[in-house]
Amino acid sequence: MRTSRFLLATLREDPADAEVISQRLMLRAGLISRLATGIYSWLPLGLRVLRKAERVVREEMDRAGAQELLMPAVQPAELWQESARWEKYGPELLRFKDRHHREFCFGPTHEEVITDIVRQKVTSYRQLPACFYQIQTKFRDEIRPRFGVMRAREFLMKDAYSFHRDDDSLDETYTAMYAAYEAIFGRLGLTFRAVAADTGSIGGASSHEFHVLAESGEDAIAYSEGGYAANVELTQAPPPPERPPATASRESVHTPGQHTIAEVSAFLGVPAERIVKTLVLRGADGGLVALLLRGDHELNAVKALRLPQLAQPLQFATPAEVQAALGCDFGSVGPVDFPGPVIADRDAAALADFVCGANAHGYHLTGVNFARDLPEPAVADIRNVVAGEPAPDGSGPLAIARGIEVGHVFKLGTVYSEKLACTVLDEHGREAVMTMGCYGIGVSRVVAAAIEQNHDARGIVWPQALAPFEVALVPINLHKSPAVAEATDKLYAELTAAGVDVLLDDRPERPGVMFADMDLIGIPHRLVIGDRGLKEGQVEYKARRADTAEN
RNA sequence: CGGGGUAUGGCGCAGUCUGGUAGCGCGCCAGCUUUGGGUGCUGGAUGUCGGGAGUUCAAAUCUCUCUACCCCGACCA
Repeated sequence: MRTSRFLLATLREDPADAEVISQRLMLRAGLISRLATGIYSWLPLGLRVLRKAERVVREEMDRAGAQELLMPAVQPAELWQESARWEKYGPELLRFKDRHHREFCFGPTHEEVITDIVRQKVTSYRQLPACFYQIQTKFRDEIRPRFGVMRAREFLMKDAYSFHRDDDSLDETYTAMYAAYEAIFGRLGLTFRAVAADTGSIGGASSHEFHVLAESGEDAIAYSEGGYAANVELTQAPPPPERPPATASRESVHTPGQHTIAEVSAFLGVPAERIVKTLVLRGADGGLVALLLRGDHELNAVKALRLPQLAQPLQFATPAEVQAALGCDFGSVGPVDFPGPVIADRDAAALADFVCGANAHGYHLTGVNFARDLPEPAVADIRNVVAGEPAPDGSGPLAIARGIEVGHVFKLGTVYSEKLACTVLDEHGREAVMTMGCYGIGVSRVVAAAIEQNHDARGIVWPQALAPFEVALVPINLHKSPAVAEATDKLYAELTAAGVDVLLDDRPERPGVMFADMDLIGIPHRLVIGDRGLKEGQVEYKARRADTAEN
């Protein structure tokens, strides 16, 4: 490919409104173009990268025995009503009506459609196990799309679904998919980690997430040297110490202007771990519920969601509601005389002589004790583990890393096959419900994640497998030096004939411009052809990652 | 949805407070120059100042309203 015949839409300046490095570089390098919030076009350069990611995914899925098919993006409501997800999925499901007022949705995932196909076409246990996959555009009407294609509303996903007559067979395919995922992310040159995960809204027995490790990741994962690895969302906190006896008496202290734990801690000279943080959420019955955490701990929303007392999605009370119920703002809220259920994290429940808000503007209580000053609270593990705490399986202290979820494998069981009556006849001629697994990879997200992990001050540094072009040819004075033109044409022809993806920069630009662009778009290898080197029979080679060039 | 912010040529911004009919840098086009890390000079094109309504002799600027986008909180590949 020649740059004179290829849309290089690079920007000299950083685009405003781009927060994360991958988004900034994807826009600046001209990989994508924003059409609406969370909706992007893939420009020719970006599409080449996306296709390379697809290719690796496709090859490994095929190798693992999955069969590719392609399902529609638009799906009828009836199918979703059959699985009960038409009601359950919520506003993230983009719904619309056709001209006959029939209801449809734009598929956010394809369990229903594949199950419908399999229940029609697969009739005998002899046809099992079977695994199908597609690489296709999904739409999820995210509340807050962000970070470019990282959390887009429309995105490219590889989704696979496997069907089995029993759990052993499912385990086998699950293991094969897990291995295929390791192969895929390995081939793509990503540093990743597979972790045990919450089964979330899709439901099912067990699941693992594949995370690309990056500072900008939206997930926190906990792991130990001994091999523990799980999303922080579901990592159990270690058992709390025993509660010491109460020694202090309860006092009300004026704490004007002290709202945050840090402020109160500094003001009273009490460490954060002896202060109780009170979060006010909406209860399942519409009232308010107090959640207590140690000042140095954070609420774990996934764990809290399991509390039956809370409203289902988690809703924090508004300042106005708190003001109406307690007569103070968030900074002075506390559990003593709280008008509703009080649920304490296990570590908060283990405190004695603690500090908490007084439910009076500008006041805190010190020397507070459960049982004596307020009823014993309900107790649950509702906090995030912190680095250094022991892993739940005793495999050593935990470290916490941030990750971008690029893949997810699920053992679904019979959640969908039962609802949609997806059965085969077994060897005894009896109907048997199939067991299912599903396996997703965010293909467009992989591209962004790869940039998060592979970039420098000059731009993207593509891993070989994802690079839009493998080699950049940069001729100096191409249009004035016949010798350069001849050598360049020859090299271009030979590399192309050898099957190498070459980008020849034949624009009448200055060298600096060409170097800057080739660096920005991250071509892994660069050859510079100039009169200077040709006199010695040499061209210059430089790897994108290298600091210096060689002849 | 709630909270905060922005909207001026392809991109990045100034001008808005204090109304007087739009400017800078980059990019783009032409010419010359230069040519191993975003060359220099000259000339040129591109704006219904997000939409609508209003106030005014006069609105990018003031008022109302709508829309889009960005950032912060509850979801997921």
